[in-house]
Amino acid sequence: MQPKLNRLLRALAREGLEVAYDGRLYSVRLQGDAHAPPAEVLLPPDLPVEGKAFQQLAHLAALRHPSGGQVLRVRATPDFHPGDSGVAIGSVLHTRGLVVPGAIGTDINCGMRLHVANVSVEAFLAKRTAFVERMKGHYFFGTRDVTMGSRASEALLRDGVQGWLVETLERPLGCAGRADLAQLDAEVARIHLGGGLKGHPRWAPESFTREGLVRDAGLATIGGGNHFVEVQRVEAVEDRARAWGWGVREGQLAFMIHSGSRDVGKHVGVAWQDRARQAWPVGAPLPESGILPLGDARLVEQYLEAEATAANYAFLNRLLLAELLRQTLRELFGDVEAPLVYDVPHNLTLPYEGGWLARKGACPAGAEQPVIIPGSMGATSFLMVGCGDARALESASHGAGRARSRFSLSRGGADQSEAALGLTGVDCITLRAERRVEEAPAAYKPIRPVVDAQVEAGIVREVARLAPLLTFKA
DNA sequence: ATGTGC
Repeated sequence: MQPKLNRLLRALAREGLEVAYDGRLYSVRLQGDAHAPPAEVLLPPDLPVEGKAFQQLAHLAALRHPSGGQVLRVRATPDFHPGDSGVAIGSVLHTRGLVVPGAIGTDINCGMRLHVANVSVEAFLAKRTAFVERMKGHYFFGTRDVTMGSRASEALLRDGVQGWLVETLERPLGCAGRADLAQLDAEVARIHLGGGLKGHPRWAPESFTREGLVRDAGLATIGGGNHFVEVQRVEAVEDRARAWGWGVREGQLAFMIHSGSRDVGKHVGVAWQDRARQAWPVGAPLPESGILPLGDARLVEQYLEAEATAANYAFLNRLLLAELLRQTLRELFGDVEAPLVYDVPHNLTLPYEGGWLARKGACPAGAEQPVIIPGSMGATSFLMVGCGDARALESASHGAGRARSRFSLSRGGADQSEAALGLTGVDCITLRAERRVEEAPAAYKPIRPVVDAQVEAGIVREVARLAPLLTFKA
C-alpha cells in the first residue's frame, strides 16, 4: 500500500471509520455499525484521494429508513471524490425499500454521447475557423432558443425521445428536418434505455410547460462544470471486431458530448431533496450525514417519476446538441454521415436486483454494453465495453475525477500560466476565460491509471481511444 | 451540477 494512502486511512480510523483493504479494493464502514454493509472502492496506485470522500461513502452505506428500507451495497468508482449533497461523486448505491434523491442530486441523467463522422481530420481542421464561428452562432452560447409544441413536449416528458419523435414527425420543428428525423428514429436503439423512462410533465418547472412550449430551460445547451462538446480523432482501436461492429474506425473524425438535464434536473433535484427532509418521520433521529432517503412507497414512486422526467429531457438535450453539430458539419462538408455510436447516462436511479441502483457519476458497465469514459480537457477519452462485473455493481467511472476545486484554481492563488494549468496545445473555445482555468487539465486527475485499474479488475475492456481536436465549454 | 460560489 502507498505510504500517503496509509496515513490517510490511519487518520480515518481515528475519526471513527473501520478500514480494510485487499489488493486495490478498499472498504470502509462506520465503527460499531455492524449492520451496515461495507462501502468498497477500487483505487488506482499513486492517485490523490480525499478523506472526506471516504467519510461520505461510509455514511452512505450506514443509511437506513425507519420504515425498514435499507442499503444493500455501496461501491465507488476509482475516480470518486467528495460531493456537495453529502454523497461522493462516483458512488453506486444498491438499495431496497428506499431511494436517495441526494444520491443523484440535481445533475439528473448527466451522460455521454459519441458520434463518428465520415469527414477526414485534415478536411475538418482546414475549415476549423468556419466551424467554430457557426457553432458560436447557435447553441453553445445559449443564443438559440429551441422550442417545441405542447404535444411534443408532453410526449418527451412522459416517454422520452421516442415519444418526442412520434409527435415531431407529425409537426417538424426548429432544428430538425424530416430526413434527419428518420435517422434519429433509427438511432433510438443506440441510446441507453431507448432514451426514455416513464415520466410526467407535472414534475417539470411550471415556466417550462407554460403556454404549451418548452423553452428557456437550456435545451440544446452544454451547461457548465465538466460538461463539454468535443471534436475528436479516433487515435487507436484496441478491439477491432467490436469497434467495427459499432461503426468506429481508426483515424476517423468523432464528436463527444457530455451534458445533462440543465434547469429541469436542478428543479427536480432541489425539490426532492427538500421533500425528503419534509417526509422524514417525526421523532426519528436525523442521519448525521444529512443524507435523507425516501422510504414511503408512494413517495419513492413519485420521486422516480420526477427523476425520469428530467432524464427524458437530458436525453433530448444531448440528442439536439448532436443534431446541431451534425448539421453544422453538413453545412460545411456537404452530405456528411455522422452516426450515433452510443448515448449513456451516468447519473440515474434504475431498477436492480429487486431494488434500486443509484449511480452518481458512474457509467453503467453491463456485459457487452458500450461504456464512454471522457477525459478531462486536453486528455484522451475512452470507448470501452462493460464486463458486467457484479462486484463493481456493473459500473465504471465517468471520468478521471476532479483533483482540485474550481475555486482553488480560479481564485485560490494558483499559478495560472498555460504551462502550470496544462493548457499548452489545448484548443478550447469557451464563453469566459475563467472556464478554461477552472476546468483546465490541472484540475483533474490523470485518466490512464483510472482506466487501467478498471481493466485490471475486469470491469471494462478497452475498445478505442479518442484524442481531442477542439473542445467547446460554456 | 446550477446564469453559481469561495
